[in-house]
Amino acid sequence: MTMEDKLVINELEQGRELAKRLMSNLKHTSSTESSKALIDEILRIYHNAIFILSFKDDDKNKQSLQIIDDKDSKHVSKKRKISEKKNEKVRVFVGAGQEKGPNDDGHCWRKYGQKEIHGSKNPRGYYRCTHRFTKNCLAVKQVQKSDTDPSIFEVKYLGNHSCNNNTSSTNKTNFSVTMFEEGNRALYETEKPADVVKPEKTEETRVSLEDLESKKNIFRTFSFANHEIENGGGVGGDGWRSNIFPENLVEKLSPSTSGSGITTEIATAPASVEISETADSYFSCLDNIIDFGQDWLWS
DNA sequence: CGAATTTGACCATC
DNA sequence: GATGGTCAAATTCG
Repeated sequence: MTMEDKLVINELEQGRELAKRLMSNLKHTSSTESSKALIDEILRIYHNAIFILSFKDDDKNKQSLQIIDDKDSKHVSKKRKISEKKNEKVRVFVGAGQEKGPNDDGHCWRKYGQKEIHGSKNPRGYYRCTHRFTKNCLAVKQVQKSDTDPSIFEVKYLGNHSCNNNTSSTNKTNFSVTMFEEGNRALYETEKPADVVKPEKTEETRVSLEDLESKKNIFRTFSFANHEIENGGGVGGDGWRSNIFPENLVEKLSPSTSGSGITTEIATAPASVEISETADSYFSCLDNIIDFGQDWLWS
């Protein structure tokens, strides 16, 4: 069992205990404040667990990234590398409150381009790792300010940081912690969506920022690496999702032609503890989390 | 003065 | 032809 596995188990166990306490809280007390704190903590824990898994999955992509590396090393062509990128894992962070801008994610990025994107008010910035040439690090990210909320940056991460990965696993773990602490800050201090994992797929879908916006006051964005969804393996394919979240909380956004060859699924979870119909349905899914237990997680 | 950013051009894909 | 990703010269910044 890897360090990441242990971290995830630890986080999920904490989440389970907190969910139990929340259920008990709701049955026996009327304290909305303590319930709110518990829900915040549960969301933080699941966010962390997902983030750890997301980083762990990066290792599996090293091979495909190496292929791109070989082609890229020629440095002779301005060709787009669409075909390779369709097979790359892509993360999308919808980060809020990043006054320092999209570079504030623990890595050094260098901007190499900017484009006006059709249908978007704001241009997309293209960044690559500062160590691209010194350490042959092929990590790239694209940053675009949300049309609907200028305080939100939509950030797509493509590729891994070889400048981190070629060091010890200890270093990698440290980096992961740094990253989800960043996410937490966005989540818990700004009360805005924190991150979305944009996984690979063959058909195209695009994050609807309008949809995100319309829900961000009710839901906190949750994210999952979809290779687990896609291959039906791991924790049971699509099943885990419907077990954790009720139908109305799991939403596949409508597809459009973004040209990026990327599909996104977003599962959302409540951000506030307004006692409402939505909250009721969410509490029933908390019940599911408690009932499922560890066998479901690791069988 | 070296590093980083800007910006127009180039090119592949659809 | 429209679009988006990348390059690289020019410019700005520290």
